[in-house]
Amino acid sequence: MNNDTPTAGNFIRNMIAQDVASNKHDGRVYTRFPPEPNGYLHIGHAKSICLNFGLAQQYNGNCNLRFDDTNPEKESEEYMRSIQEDVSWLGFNWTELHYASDYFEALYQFALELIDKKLAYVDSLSADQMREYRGTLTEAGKSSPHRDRPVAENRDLFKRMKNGEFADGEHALRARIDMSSPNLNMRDPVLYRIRHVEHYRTGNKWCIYPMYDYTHCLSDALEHITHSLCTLEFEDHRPLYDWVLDNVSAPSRPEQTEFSRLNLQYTVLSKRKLIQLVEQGHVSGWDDPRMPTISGIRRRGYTPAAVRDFCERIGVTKKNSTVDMSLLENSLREDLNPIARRAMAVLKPLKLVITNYPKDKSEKLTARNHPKDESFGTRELRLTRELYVDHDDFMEDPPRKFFRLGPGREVRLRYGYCITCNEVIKDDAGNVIELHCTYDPETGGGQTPDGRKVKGIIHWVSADDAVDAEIRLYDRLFNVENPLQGDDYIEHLNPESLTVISNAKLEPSLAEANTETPYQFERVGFFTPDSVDHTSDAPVFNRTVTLRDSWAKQKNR
RNA sequence: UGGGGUGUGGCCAAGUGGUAAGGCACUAGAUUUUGAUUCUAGCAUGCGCAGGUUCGAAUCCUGCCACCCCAGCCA
Repeated sequence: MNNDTPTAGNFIRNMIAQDVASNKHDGRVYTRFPPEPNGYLHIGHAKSICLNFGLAQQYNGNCNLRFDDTNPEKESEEYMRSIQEDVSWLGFNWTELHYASDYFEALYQFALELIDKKLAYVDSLSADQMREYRGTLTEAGKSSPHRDRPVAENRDLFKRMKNGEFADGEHALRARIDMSSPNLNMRDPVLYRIRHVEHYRTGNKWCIYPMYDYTHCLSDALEHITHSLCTLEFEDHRPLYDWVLDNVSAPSRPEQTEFSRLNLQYTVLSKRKLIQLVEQGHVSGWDDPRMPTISGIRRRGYTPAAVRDFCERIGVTKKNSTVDMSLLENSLREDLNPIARRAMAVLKPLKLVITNYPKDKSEKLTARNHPKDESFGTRELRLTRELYVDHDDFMEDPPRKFFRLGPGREVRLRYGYCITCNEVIKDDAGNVIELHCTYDPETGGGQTPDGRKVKGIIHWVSADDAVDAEIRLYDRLFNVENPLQGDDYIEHLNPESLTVISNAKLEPSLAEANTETPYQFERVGFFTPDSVDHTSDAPVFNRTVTLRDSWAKQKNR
């Protein structure tokens, strides 16, 4: 892993620095990233991944990838595979790969220990009853009639739960803590529930499954994790995390610290909602380039370095915040700009004829593949009488500051001559379908013989050798900053989040583009060949991100 | 009205008693065969509010206010 982004302090880094300095946990730093394999990872997870793996790297420690697979009803092999792929793509290597399901036997033994210490009991209340007994935010709960079952009975019942003698929901193992605690998590939380469901890894070996609060802390302890980082909503669970570790003969003593999860403008970052977008067909899948999933942004053309940089820049705090989309895009552009090869592509083709350019003539023009990095080399472009330019680079009645084509206006063809628009050809409906221009042969090589200023430069492709391509223009998935505000976030889906251009014209070199290789289409944006649909015979490019456009800004004022 | 958290510019975010870092965004200008990039300058008399302690407070104390999370046999 590179150190491409300078690291700034944050409260967790500071805490770990202190822990290392004071030799807490023997000076070790061991973190873990513990996803539940019940969905694809998104950019919010990237924050946690970068934090956990990054901290381990910084302090020469370790970081495990652990699947928190204690709820077989929602988990699957597919999710598990995608998660590993995404973490790797981000550039991180886990020290050890674990599954909470590997600890089921150990967890069971710890549960027996709690029972023996009279700190856990089998309850036979129904889920509804249990809710009633729990009390409310302002009223204490009351004890279950089974709270004082003898140890032997608890042991027997628990074993029989494990042996499959009871139906789902008939019994549950509960911690015996405090039914009047102001923290609801401490009102005798359920430790085990009965679920006769096949687990994707343990099959039908178990029909009792441990709950998150019980599993997580012990898994951390079993792996000798030192710093267990999680999101804010688990803050109330920390007393329980500690309670379990304090009351069982755990092999080590990890510590939980919470930070705020990432929120991003114009999108949603919750697995539940993302799964809904996929299942209801609002997007083409988890890897739809509009999705904030790791696989989605990867397909869109985001780079791991850009995501890492973004995660470093947003910082880590305990404050709920919503990050500006522009911050993510800035990290992306900053990474792409120096590495993207330049090329010309016309998204909305408008035929342009250079009337004083001979029909059978053509010239080879040398173009740089990168304006600042000569190692990218050069390529040759063929200039011919008939070209395609972008419709957006022409206005019939342009304002003063429109430095592009218009009747009588002169612009420079990128890497070529200056041309002046003399005639605008329209179809019967009045649409502009062709421009007739003349070129000034004295203006090659960026010169103008009389020193006149030609401010506008436009991109073009030769009509003779242009390659047809499909271009997918992506925009924000939702058209409001916070889609969750209001009754139904689905209503805020942006109907224009995807615009498919089927007749774009590319310079020939682009047909050979490789998947996941970023390009900059000059003056337009960064584009990446689609990893699924692109072929050299039928190129398909995804717009990764636009270029900054100060003209568009000015125009809108 | 119980408990747990959080409040620093439009958005993030440093700062931990010595007189408000940085990034993004924005604004102005320079360079430019991408209206891109790059560069330069500007951008909080004030850190949720009100008091108090102190020579000195975003940092300490007191009281308020706002927002977020918690009543799954989900994680």
